[in-house]
Amino acid sequence: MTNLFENINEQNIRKIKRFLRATTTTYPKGVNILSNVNQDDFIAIVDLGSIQFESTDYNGNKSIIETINQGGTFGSLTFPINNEEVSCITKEITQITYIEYDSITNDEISKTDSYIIFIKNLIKILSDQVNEKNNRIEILTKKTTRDKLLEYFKQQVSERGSKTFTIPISFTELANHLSVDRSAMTRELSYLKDDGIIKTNGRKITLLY
Amino acid sequence: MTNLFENINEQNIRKIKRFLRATTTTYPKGVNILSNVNQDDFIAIVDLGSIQFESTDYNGNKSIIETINQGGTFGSLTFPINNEEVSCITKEITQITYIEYDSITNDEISKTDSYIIFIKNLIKILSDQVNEKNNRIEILTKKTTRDKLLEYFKQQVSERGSKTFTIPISFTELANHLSVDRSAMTRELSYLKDDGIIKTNGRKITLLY
DNA sequence: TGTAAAATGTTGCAAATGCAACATTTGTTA
DNA sequence: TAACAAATGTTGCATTTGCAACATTTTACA
Repeated sequence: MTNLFENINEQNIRKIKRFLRATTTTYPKGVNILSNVNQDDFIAIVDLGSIQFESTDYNGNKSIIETINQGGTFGSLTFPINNEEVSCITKEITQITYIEYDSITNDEISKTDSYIIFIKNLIKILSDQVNEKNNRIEILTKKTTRDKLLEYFKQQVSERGSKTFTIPISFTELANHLSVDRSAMTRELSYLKDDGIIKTNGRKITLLY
Repeated sequence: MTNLFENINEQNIRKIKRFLRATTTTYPKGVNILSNVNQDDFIAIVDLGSIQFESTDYNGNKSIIETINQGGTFGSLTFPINNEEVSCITKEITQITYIEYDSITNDEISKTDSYIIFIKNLIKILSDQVNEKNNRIEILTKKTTRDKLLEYFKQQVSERGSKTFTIPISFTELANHLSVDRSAMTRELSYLKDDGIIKTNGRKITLLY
């Protein structure tokens, strides 16, 4: 994952942050950080801790949209922040830096050293986000739980370069990622084992084809 | 939709394109443009015509991933171009301009007038793409066809600002967008009408709640 | 404008899946 | 480390859905 200030030295980071009118806030665990965000477009960086975007259905169903860990980025440009159904909860003590979107392209900053690197990092981060969403969509468009699992496994194999890998999340979270019922997913996993398509040991999975 | 060269005059567009080592190709209808794309990262702009990304399953099922019309943008940074399962077919005579990703942040171009505007347009395009994908994911994570339809309708209402709207695609394409069986979707639409939740007239739909 | 292609509407049926309701194991933290 | 919370595994059952196979209407274009 690319960090917004990757390959920029501390001095230039400070300079860029000043031009970008960056502000840093620290939140305790379990609060909704979206409740007091202002209306201007912004990009936010999770300096420390982690957060979780959640949405609540009209019939009260909660679903986890996305988890963002330390170093991760989110923003009003890429997410409907002002949606009553969406909340963003800190999972632990979390420090977040906000930068104003409009200041990204002001004249002052464009003359700053490392500005091009900063822009390139930002473009990389946004591109990576599109790619991640494409992967998720590729999974979600599969019709059956089996095909969703196999697509997820295929992506893991392609990322790790090995047919044996340990899934980086719990099965409960995986079911959420695939948007299927957890117990139905467990059932399908045993069918896959019965059919000799996968082998499992806890969260370690081996594709056998 | 933002155009990559929005708010930049013709002269500066030519200058930027030169620095970006832009090349333009025209394709006849019905060809796969991904078959002869080179390996470097690029961003492509559809100057004229339209294209359609398609993927083919291991069991031969075709699905339409995305349609890009005139003015639209795509690129290797945000899409797995070198995937044997994915093809990109021209739907009509289509002209495409390719720009090299690495040249976006070279030193020459950063001194060009309108460079900041170009960068801002690019960031806007990428952000919009993330937003679109978020919307699609929001739909696809719904468990039932009914909830997928209602989420799609909600997005349309929110975009158009009216509870009556005409869907911009065919019902066949809509079923694809929701990743549900077309006939099952038609069935669910009549249930929604029976239940007094929507009213339809061809592709014109009115939400009644 | 005639004809082929695409879109739309309908229905029976088998298969997949969500849901509920558990038991059991693992992990967390006061 | 005891107690509680979270994760995992299992199964019956009702519901939803994909799929196939049509008929009919609309659209595209030669």
